[in-house]
Amino acid sequence: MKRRDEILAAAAHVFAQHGFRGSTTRRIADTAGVNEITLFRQFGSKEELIRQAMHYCSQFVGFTPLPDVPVEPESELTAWSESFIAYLRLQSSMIRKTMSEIEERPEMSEMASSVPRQASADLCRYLLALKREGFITEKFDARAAAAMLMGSIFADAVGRGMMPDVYPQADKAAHMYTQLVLRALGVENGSRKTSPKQTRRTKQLSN
Amino acid sequence: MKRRDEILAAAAHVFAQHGFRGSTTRRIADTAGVNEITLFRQFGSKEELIRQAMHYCSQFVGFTPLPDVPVEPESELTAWSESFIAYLRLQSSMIRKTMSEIEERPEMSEMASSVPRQASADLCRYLLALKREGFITEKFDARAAAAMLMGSIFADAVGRGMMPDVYPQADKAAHMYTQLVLRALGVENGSRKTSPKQTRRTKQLSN
DNA sequence: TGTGTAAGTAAGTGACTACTTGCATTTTGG
DNA sequence: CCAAAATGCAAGTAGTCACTTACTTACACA
Repeated sequence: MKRRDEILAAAAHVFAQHGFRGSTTRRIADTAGVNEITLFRQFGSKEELIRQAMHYCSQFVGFTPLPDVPVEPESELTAWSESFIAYLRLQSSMIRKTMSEIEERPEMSEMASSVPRQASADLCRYLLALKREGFITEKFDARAAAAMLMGSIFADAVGRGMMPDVYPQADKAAHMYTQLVLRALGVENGSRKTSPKQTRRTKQLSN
Repeated sequence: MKRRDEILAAAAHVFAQHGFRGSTTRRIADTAGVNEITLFRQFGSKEELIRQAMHYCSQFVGFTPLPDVPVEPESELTAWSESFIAYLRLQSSMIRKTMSEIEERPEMSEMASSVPRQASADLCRYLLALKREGFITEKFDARAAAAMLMGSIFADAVGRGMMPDVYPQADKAAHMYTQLVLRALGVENGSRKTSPKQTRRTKQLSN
């Protein structure tokens, strides 16, 4: 089992640097410090090996969760953005390679898209909760706002290496994007403009 | 010369679909409808051919320009965003492939980054002009706001094919992102909050 | 009509690719 | 301690890759 994990980690690393075609079985074997034959005995084919390597990677995903009931929007959302951007930056090479495989290996991209899909759903739910709890009064499109925050973070994570000068200071970027989105939605310093709407959930919690 | 352009267009097309390693000289030759040998006689090597193909593509870039002196921020910036997103969507395959080559062929990514670099500079200048002309009163970080708008558009263009459900309606997306950014900066319906600052440029224009 | 240029055809080179077979060796678990 | 599983080694297969050489054809221009 330990060997297996070492091979999967090596395969993921090689893939992140060289893409599918560039991930030769020889290179993966060398990186893992095993014989090339072992790869085929354990996984059958290069394709299966890399698929399992990507699945192996998806174990280690985990963001700071967004609360069901917002209390301090700016700090809560900033914490989430920070953990999201940290993850994307760590995985930026892998993300770039995966995205460029859409045309030729769509099932791989499909797999990789589950993380941002989930993140988007979480974020949308949180933004709607901001409205429900009275932090937002005006009409807004939650999906557009979520796409905007996630898009900014995504572009920062994958693009900064290529053009560092067009992005704000790295360690403040997530906070700045978060602040801008909150201001666009009219959320200011955590002050509520209306009292929370009574829903089943909030009723239960207020008992 | 016509032949040459046909080959370059074919090379660009194949590269956008298969990346560098997947762009075999055989495939490019077949797509262009020429003999494989012609490629080497004309361009010397596959590497040189693809480099020239990318340079060939960069001829056709052109966005709706942002005015030096803002008059109607929302419509002006929306027009720019629309043209930017239209370009990125058209080139999304090429962009994904180019981005995944950063590690192995950095000079290619370098070349490709000149367009967004220029766009970022233009956008920053326009945002600062909004401040100068009195559309924005509060303090703001132009680079962060520019990165946000461009990032949202970029993520939309390259990510929508993978997960269409997390983005707003395609033909309204650019407008929505633009509106959100303007609201984040406190620009509302084109109304000025202060009178324009007198600069050399505006003095000249007001004569 | 002759000449230069761009293109095609045929054949092949050496390096690399994923993957296989047969056999020896090491590691591991009951 | 011993059997079974995992791993390593040597060699090889069929295919693809970028790229080359040698020769032929089509066409423009003078």
